[in-house]
Amino acid sequence: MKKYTIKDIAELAGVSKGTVDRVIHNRGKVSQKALDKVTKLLEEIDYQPNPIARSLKNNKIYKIYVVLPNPDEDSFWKPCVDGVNQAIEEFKSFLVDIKLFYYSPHSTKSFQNVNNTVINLSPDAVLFPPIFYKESISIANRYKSAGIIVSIFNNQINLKEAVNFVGQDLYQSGRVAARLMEMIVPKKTDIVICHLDEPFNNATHMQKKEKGFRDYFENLGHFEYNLLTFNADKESLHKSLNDFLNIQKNVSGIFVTTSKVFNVVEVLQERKHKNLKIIGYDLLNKNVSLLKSNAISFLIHQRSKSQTYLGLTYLVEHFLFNKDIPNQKLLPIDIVNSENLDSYIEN
Amino acid sequence: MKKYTIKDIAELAGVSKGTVDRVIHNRGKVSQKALDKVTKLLEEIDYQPNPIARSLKNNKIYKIYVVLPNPDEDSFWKPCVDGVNQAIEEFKSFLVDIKLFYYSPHSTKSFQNVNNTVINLSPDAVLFPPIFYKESISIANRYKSAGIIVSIFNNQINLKEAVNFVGQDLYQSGRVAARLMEMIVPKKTDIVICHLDEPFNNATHMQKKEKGFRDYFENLGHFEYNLLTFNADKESLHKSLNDFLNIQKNVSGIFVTTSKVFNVVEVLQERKHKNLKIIGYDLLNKNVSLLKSNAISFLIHQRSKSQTYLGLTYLVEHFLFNKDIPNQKLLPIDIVNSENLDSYIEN
DNA sequence: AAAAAAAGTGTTTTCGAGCACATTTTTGTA
DNA sequence: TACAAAAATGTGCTCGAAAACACTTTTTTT
Repeated sequence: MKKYTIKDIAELAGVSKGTVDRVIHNRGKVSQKALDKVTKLLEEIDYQPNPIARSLKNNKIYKIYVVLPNPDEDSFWKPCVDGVNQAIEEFKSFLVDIKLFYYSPHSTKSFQNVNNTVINLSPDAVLFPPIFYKESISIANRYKSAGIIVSIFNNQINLKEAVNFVGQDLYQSGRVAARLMEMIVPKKTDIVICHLDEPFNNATHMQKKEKGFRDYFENLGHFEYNLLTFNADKESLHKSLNDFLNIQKNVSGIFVTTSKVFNVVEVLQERKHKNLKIIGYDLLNKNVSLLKSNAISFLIHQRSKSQTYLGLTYLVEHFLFNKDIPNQKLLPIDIVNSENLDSYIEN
Repeated sequence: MKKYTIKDIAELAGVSKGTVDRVIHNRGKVSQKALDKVTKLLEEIDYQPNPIARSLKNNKIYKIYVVLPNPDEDSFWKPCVDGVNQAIEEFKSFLVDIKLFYYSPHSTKSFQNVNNTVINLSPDAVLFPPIFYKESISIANRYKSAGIIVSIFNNQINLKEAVNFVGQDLYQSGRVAARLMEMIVPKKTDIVICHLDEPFNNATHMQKKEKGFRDYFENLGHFEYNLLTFNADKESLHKSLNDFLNIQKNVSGIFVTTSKVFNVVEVLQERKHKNLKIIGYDLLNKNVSLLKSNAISFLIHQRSKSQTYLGLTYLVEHFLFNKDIPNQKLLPIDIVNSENLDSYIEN
């Protein structure tokens, strides 16, 4: 189980460690003879430089800055903050400087301002969820030009500047919801796909989920269910959902494509609807209590906390130990009910 | 964001780094005056020794050996091997030596023999699932006496010698299965709890799951379902399950408490049973294809791969970077259906 | 053939912690 | 006051990789 060092290889090759070092980093000034001998040895031994020694020598404080929507304005982002704080705690004694920056999720201007602040602090890497499509592409370009590594999470957009994306397959999560819904609602009924629009949010999110949901039922081949789409924004929801359900009398289940599923349930509870099965997203506090009381049947967990934690871990280990960063990491699509809920909240 | 070093603290305190070092490791030979000054500084600054420098100086190859049932004899353990191999790959360039040892899951003697081999190789830590209760306690004692760190996973037993347990809350996983079953089978029917005994296996495993399953239905308060228990071993299963189902005509669902759920389904498929809902454990290949074809409704995933990977990660980071090892890590209880299956297999 | 340039090789220092060893200061006792 | 013993403090080396620097050998130019 011997681990070879540069010194070992130098001795075996009959050269100095300076020469071995030149070969490893191919910076020339090495005779063909020495080059061949050392290269051969490196391959035979499968030499791996000691990442700890390398890191010590390097001795640089890497700045990794995270740009997030303010969790006070949209509580969806709270777990992401937890993930960042977990990473800060875990790596506090290492030579990394992880910091958080907030902007207002309702303002592209605020997003741009905060990113301007961050770019001027010249970090080594930034991590952010590209919720504003155009603005994210533009800022990612500027980061890249400034030699700053860009890593994204949560929103999967085609951003060639990003080294890494951590998130979930939204199409597939729609299919997961569909399979669950199929199992818990009776046949020959209506199922509603409910989009709660937030004016600034990336609508492709919800579209991918709807596509997955619909595809699942279409692939079944038989048409036992009637799928309806319902759109509303936060303000109009109360009235329009009531109107909608007053007309649609055969609804057995509602699939809400966002984390704001609790808003829908609140309307339903006034109506004293029984036996309407609800499936939605994310373990927000309000959703969690509705899940516990069985007002929601299933929540799909997007592991927001893990997303930021993992994204940061990739960056830190890349800087400290030269580890490769995977291009994409799609996290499992967790199905949460009232009984396995706690096992996710603790993690 | 400055990171202080021993040298910095020595200069600030007006002493040499030798003195600071003596304070940090309280090995005495320091005057009260110097002690006070340095201690105060250390606290003010919240000094954290650079784990990378510490690790480099340490320069010891840590031997971490994993003792597993042979996966060729019980494929349940295959993912555990994958988890070990993933850890080996991830840490291969660090100063750790992770090795795997197999024994026959049908023989306590073989378990003891392999552990004797391992203890003679004097590793720094061992990781194993304590599937044989008495023998595990005895060997854990001997490891502890030999100064070898013991870490366990999968089987939660009261083993004070172990620094860490990684696994799942089996009682709660039974409850999860119960909640799922409740949602997919009609009321006023019979639900079967099916134990597939393997002669040597720790039966408490299955009992905890049954307890959770039964408790869930009892806590409901009303008795809409009739719970039956069915026991069989691999040999007798075919005949006895057929006999059982010939008598019990009102069965709507079967909860199989082990990963051998495919054995049950194979029997059912001969009978052309329609609409019998099956819930079982673990993503074995045979279970996976039955889940895909909807012959199984849900599988509960015990994250066996993550269990060994995590257990090893804790040990490695403890040895290399002095990180604390948590006493217990209970992994989430994953609900798997045909649609989120792939997202777990890839991870 | 001598001098200059280029190519090749080896040596030394650095990073921070940790510890053995060397040196200085203080204390206790004759 | 002398002076050894004990206590306190400081110095210097190590770990492995990396790279600057110093040195030697070969090649090219005049």
